[in-house]
Amino acid sequence: MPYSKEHKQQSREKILQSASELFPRKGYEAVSIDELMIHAGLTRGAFYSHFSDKSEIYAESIIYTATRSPIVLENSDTTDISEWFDNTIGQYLSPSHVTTQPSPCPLAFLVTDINKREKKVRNSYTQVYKSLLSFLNRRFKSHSVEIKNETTMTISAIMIGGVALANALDDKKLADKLLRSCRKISKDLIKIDA
Amino acid sequence: MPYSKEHKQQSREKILQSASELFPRKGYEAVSIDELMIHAGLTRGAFYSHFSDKSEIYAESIIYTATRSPIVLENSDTTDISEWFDNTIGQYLSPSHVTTQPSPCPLAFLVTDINKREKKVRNSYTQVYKSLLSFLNRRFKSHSVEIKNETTMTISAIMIGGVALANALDDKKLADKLLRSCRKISKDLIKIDA
DNA sequence: GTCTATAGAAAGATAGAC
DNA sequence: GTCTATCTTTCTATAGAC
Repeated sequence: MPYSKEHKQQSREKILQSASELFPRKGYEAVSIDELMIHAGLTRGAFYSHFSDKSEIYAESIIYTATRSPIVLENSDTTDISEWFDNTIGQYLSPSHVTTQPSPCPLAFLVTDINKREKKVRNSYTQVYKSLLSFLNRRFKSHSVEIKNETTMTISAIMIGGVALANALDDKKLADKLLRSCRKISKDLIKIDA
Repeated sequence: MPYSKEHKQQSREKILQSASELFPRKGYEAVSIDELMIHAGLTRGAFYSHFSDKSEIYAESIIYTATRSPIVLENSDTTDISEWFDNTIGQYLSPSHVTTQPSPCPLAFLVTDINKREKKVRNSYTQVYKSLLSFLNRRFKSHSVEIKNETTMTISAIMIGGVALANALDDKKLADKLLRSCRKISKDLIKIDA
């Protein structure tokens, strides 16, 4: 058996990793399977041994990328809500997430692309969004922050809208100012007087 | 002279109108010049007498659509800020804008597409976004609402993020709840106790 | 499982007739 | 200015060798 199960699993992982680096910044259409596979260190033909078609890797990569998000993985045991905010929502709404993060958040970077895709894709996206909401609510609770669900949902819109907008704008100063404003007002909404 | 200047202007307008109905909902790549022109009542070949290439109609249509936005055109002479809110930001953050408006706002519907396009396109988008900011600030001022620029910018992120997200989600109930939350918190941020 | 080669479809842009 | 016809490129997906 020239190819072990582990070998196949490794190839699959490489393709998902490649997808998480290409799709969010370039979008669905602009990433060809050729580019995706070369970036993964393989060739076109091998793709279909792992995924049935392009929309499948897209849907799976959305979950793969979100699961490995630095914000969700943040796990300092701080009880200081202000510090927690800076490490998570504050990092999300930062210029470095917008411009240099190699696998930025698909919720923000793909938000207007999702609607055009297969049901499977929209489902993955919605699932990831729901995870974000429950992640936020869980952390608010664990930091004893009393917050209405309305506020949590609006904060999610600020995060995703702020990052998506900052990425679209042609004016770096304005984009940074927007991100700063979103950080400030989100923090106010959580009622931190930091 | 078989074709008058007026005739050419009318054709140009038809193409822009077609673009404003197709691009926001389908995105740049999914609208072919063929579809765009047929929708305008013309044929492919005629396109290039009006625009140099596809990116040009895209850039121009973003400004065309935004200029004709029902929110910017709203012109009731109400001095009631709550009423004004409902007619503008409230309408923007409504399910009907997300699902049935024939030419929805390009700021929200194209936000993650812009980054991939030519400089000209990003420039049009940024210009329209700046217009939104000054529109909001002007109306706040004329309604004697004291508001920090930070808050205005965050409200713009809530509007664009809320609508874009609602359009992406697979779950209509959740999308409507998100929009409701964004309306509520935006109104709170403007400090209306309606 | 991974490779190269290729079939088949779609779309941007141009040419030339009217 | 608008039309039809076409060139050219790009890409998804499959076939078949190793």
